[in-house]
Amino acid sequence: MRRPDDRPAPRVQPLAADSEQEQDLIDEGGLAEEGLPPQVDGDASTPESRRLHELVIQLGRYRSLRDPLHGICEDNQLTPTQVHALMWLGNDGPTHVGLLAQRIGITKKTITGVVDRLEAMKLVERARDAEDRRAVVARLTPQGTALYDRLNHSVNHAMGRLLDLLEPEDREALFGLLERVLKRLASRAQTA
Amino acid sequence: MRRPDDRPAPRVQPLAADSEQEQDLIDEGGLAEEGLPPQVDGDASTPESRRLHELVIQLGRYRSLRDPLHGICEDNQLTPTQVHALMWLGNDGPTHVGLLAQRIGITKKTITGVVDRLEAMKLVERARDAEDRRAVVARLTPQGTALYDRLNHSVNHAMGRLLDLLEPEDREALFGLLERVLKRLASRAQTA
DNA sequence: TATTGTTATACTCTATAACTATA
DNA sequence: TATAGTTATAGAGTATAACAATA
Repeated sequence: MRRPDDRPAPRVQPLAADSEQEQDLIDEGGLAEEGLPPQVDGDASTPESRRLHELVIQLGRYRSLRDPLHGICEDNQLTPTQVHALMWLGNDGPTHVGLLAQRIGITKKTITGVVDRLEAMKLVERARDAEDRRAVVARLTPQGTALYDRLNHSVNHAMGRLLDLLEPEDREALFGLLERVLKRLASRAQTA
Repeated sequence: MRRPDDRPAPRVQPLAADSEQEQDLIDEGGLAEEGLPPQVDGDASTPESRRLHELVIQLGRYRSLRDPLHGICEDNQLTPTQVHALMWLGNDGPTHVGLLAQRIGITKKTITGVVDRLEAMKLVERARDAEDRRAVVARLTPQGTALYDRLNHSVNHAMGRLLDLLEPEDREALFGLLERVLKRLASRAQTA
């Protein structure tokens, strides 16, 4: 930052052909795409997709699209990643750190440091899984649970403020729409 | 690089208690809340807000809620912040870096480094605003514009995949719903 | 051999505090 | 005095590569 003159920031490594390919399956986020657009692949851009894109951009002019949990993080002196970790642990109970990483959308290498810091804050504890001695399970401490309760409350409040922007009919429409999306995702997951 | 016009780098001095409170207004993200829940403030948690929260959690089991642009970032060797910056610059044209920070949802202190790195990558250029000599305008280079076009394409594609999860009726419902939200946000902004 | 996590390294992101230049 | 940006610092997030223990 203070010396952009030093080096051209080699974010990209020499992309050496790596055969081992550790994979580290990260679930592919939500808006992933399979590589750069090679040749304009048919359905890449439709009137409907552009319309949705445009609407999202308009929304972005009112509230930042990056990091919807920003306010909650700041209020509690936590990072977005930490908030997500605590929320998943509170929702699902003790969880393998690998699965936790997948839920959050980070790699196994990264989750180690995240859990390290939460453990140092006395919010989370680690334990070996008795069934599979390779695996590590993370769980909330009593302090972590108390914080989770507060975070959960904040998120519910935020959801309420979001619903305030909708007429009652639109709220019902939104619920139904989301439920149908979930049903479709579930059936897709089953066939796959 | 970081200074359109040149200037000697100032030194840093011993920190002292600061009362000035620079503020740095960050737009408050999207799901902000005013402080910790003090006493359970009435409408904080309603059946509807809990229902929406639950639906979102279910969605999070299929795709990570943190960082929807993950796949696009990875494909292009960019960070989420960088993608957001490029998309806003591509959409809006040359922009004051302060406004850019607000759009992205980061502080003025942070945007400096972000633009530094994009500049080092030859994707963005800086220039002084002739009207207000304090302000700095960022704009895409030709390379940056070319990359923006690719990113835009990827996002459109991702929007299309999202719409694939919806029946045609639900797509129309979603568009209408978003348009009504935008209208409400616009009228709120006007009165405020 | 494959899988689950950790360690070491190097970079980006981010906020805080103090400063400069302009208005 | 207030505003727009930059600098310096410190800590957190992140991926890559190499490694350990278990299966």
